[in-house]
Amino acid sequence: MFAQVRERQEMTADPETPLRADARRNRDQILAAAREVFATQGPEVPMEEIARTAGVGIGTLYRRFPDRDSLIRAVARASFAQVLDDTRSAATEEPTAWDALVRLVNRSHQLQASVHLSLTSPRAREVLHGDPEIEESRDELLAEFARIVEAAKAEGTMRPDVDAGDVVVLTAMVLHRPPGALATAVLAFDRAVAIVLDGLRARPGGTPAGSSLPGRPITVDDLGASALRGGADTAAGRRPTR
Amino acid sequence: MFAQVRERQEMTADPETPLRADARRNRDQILAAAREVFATQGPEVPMEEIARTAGVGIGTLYRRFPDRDSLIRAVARASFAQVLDDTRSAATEEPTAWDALVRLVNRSHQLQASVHLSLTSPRAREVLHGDPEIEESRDELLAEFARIVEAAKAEGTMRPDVDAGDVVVLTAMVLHRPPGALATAVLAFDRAVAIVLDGLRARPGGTPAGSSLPGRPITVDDLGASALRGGADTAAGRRPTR
DNA sequence: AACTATGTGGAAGGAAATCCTCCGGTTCGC
DNA sequence: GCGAACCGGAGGATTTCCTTCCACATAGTT
Repeated sequence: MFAQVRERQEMTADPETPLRADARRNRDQILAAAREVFATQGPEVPMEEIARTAGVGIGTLYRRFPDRDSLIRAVARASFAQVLDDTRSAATEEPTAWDALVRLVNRSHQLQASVHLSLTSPRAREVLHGDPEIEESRDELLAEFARIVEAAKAEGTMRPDVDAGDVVVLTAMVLHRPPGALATAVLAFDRAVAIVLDGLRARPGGTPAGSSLPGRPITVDDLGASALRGGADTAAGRRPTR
Repeated sequence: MFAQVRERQEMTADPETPLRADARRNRDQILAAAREVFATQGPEVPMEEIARTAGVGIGTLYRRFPDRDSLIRAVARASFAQVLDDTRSAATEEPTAWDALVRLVNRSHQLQASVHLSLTSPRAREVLHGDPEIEESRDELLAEFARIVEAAKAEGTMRPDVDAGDVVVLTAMVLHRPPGALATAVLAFDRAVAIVLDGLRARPGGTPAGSSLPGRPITVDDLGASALRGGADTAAGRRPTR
């Protein structure tokens, strides 16, 4: 099902012209490099850096993806599709919904790319907005996510006073991995993720005093209204000249 | 360099030239605007945007702060100083160390600015590195923070298998507030913070199975080595021109 | 009220970073 | 071995951002 999507990914080139072997290889490297660089530095990094990371020349990059938006879209499509895939795998392979969630949050670099692109970067949001393929993947992904969260609550491993939207927000926070790559930093990061997960865990004796959450559980739809669909009003605190 | 000299006149306010009333007001507005804009968009936003947010002209901004670095330093100094103040207030005024921590994490926008500047932005780290006033504030702040964490563990409200560094890392994650300002988003954010805090809370019956943290507790010094002192190796994936 | 030092805004020149095209040379596939 | 497809990167165009400068406005003083 997603193999089809994968194949059609020529984007700009026609499906009828299968790429030469080296071209295809380069294209994949570009996509991988872009995903990586976008995830850590946002979607506005110089094209040259992407090309360098991919080990190709700028010319090649531009031949494959005529402009930045096109590259962003391609990365987002690939990432979303693969995250959806990962999510389904996790859901079916892991013994409990909780384990599935843990696996997703811990392992998915793709997830980092997707979340970063769709949630935290205004530029990317604008570019991605309206792309039917992406919106479909995203909706399915959120639905799948919601299913896992529900299951985790039902099996008693996740606290009952949250909803999928809460988990998505937390995931977005948690995936904002800092650039440094020192051993200590990595460890600190992993520990932080574990602590956050503990915050989502169900308490044996019910919710203890003092730790009740404000408001009501955030659903996926709540999120959709504000963040995921390209909200037009991100301009907070902007004021006309005076 | 000479910017520092120049700046000391303006910064510490009092020396031989007391600013005119309106000038002082504008200066404060600039600082506030810069703090806000830096916190949400990082320290590389166009100077013009800072000026616009502050409601002043670019000329005014440059007269007060001869260059960007000077402004960054001023913001960092002010933020650190105030966070230190807030932290001490919280520590003494709140009944428990846990309450103090909660108050800090929830209320301190200054904290957001400080953390963002000192932890997540390479540019800012470089600029701030070596400034004695900032380093002193920062060290005291971390020490105070460590004290609160120790107290919270001692009073039994915080899980015993973490250390202050863990809490700092979590705080940095949590303060990465997304730009959108819709009601739902704000609520979602507050809930997420509460959930993270719950992750730090001590469990009544000890640590349940499956939620033990990897590695060992991260101390403030661990952090210092990697992130807080201006590490020379922030250039991950940066390479001279081939 | 008038005077002056101090402060203000923003237009504009200049520097830097980035985009993207274009073409001589290389590699693939047959 | 040959043609078509592909590659890399130099370089001109363009955008973005920094910073200076000065005519006008305002605070504080006599």
